[in-house]
Amino acid sequence: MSADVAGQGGPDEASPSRGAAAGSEPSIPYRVQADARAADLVERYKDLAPQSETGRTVTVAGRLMLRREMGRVAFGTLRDSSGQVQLFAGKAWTDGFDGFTRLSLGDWIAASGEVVTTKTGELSVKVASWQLLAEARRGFGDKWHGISDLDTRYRQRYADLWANEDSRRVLLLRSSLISWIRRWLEGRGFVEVETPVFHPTPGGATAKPFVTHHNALDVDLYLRIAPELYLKRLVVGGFEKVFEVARVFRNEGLSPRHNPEFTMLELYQAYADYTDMMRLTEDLVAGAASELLGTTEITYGGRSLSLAAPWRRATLSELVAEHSGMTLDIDSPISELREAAESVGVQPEPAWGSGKLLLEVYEKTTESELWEPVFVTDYPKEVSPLARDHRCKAGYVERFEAIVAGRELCNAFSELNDPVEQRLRFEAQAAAKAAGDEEAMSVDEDYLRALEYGLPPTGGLGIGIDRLVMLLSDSDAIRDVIAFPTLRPETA
RNA sequence: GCGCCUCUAGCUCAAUGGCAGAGCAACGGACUCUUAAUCCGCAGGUUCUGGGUUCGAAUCCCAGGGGGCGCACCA
Repeated sequence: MSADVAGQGGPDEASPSRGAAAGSEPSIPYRVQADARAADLVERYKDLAPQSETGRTVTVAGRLMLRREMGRVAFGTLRDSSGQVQLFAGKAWTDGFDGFTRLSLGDWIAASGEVVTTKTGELSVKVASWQLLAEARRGFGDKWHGISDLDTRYRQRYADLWANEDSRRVLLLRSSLISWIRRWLEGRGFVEVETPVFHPTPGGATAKPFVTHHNALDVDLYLRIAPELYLKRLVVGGFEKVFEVARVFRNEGLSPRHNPEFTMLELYQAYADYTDMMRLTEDLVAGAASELLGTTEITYGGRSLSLAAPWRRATLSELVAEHSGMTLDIDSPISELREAAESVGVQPEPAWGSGKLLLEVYEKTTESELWEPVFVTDYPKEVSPLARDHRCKAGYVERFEAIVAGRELCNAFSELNDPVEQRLRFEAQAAAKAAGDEEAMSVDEDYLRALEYGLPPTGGLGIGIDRLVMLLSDSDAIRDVIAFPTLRPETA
């Protein structure tokens, strides 16, 4: 057992092993047969009177969080993934008592003994025997403040997750959310699929891709910026309801709301249009909140917010009028749109048409002001190369974004399924790209070929999972909802 | 990419131009019911790095590095 205890370092300094020579710790077992979890014990015996003995012997395993020595007795706080339980050791009844008192905070141990309560009534495992499972050669920081340095927290997430309850809570919520979404969609007949991460032609969104190279094929490949075009190929192939939880990659700046790799839920439903997608979106988000938080009434950044369906629907032009006082639409004279853009601080580029100008005014004046969930509908065709023409409003497409707490949560449309029209849209994008727009799309000939086989009327939806987790967990940084966020590599 | 802020012991933080400190952790010791146990003792520093100003720099200036925030881009 751990006889001599050396110093214990911290996140920035490891101590040498306190036990055997490096690479060999013969007393450390290969497996542990724990038969109780901390929280279960505390829950099961919460009504026990002080100084009770249950006669039940258990083995618990976890990390030693705190230790209180009193001479010939010692108390420890053991934490496992369920919670915490007190260990009560004494020279009179604990094998290896001296070693127990020399354990470091953070050491993994297994402890066996009777479940009892102490004089003060705290439920404890009265340790008859214990085993060291792993030394903590680095400490987890101040036992009260833990680790709060943001750099350390994100770079050494293993330590942050152990030290900070909130960090664990958020990642557990993320896991529960994705799991729930899968079950919910499968319950509605959706099929989960996987599509390529390597794309010969990046598409499905306007964003700068990462480029990599395949040696054997000697071709450049792009890490996907969206799974959209492949999912719609699957609809062509007969998958009427598909979804993918897709990690996507965009070569853009980092910010509290942007990580270069992030997760999107995309789904496509044949025979549906964007109004179906609105109903699905509000049901999904409100349902997730009810299931995971027990309510649709949430607090984000100190402000209350209701996710209950149905959500407000309003056109982009209506919302711009509400928030900027300017009555603008796609048919407004272009000079008027350009003036409007300039008046709100946008510097229009010569190539921008009225659709782009209108969108810029919206983003500058309106989007961040929208707090309660709202479906912003009817986007300009110019800025929506994959969405189908609006059934009755020229120049617009059947597209919406859901804005919640001032941020885009999802993007959806009635999918453009006419290969001739799609080619025209791609060509306009390719022209913009040739003119210097690094984020514009290319012509994807294979996708056009797929459309030529026939894509039925289809509704499509993309939801930013990271954003949704942020919303549900009241996190203000995307880094908090990603286990290992992208950081500048450490320099030696 | 640009601007602003920030970096002190393993951790959390003081010291604002005049001897680098505290609490916790660690280390030595006391203690048979503690709850961030308590008490006694001991130790711990390239004040992010490199220049400069000054009799004297953690503190002021310049450059670089890490991080945060804002802008831009986007989801």
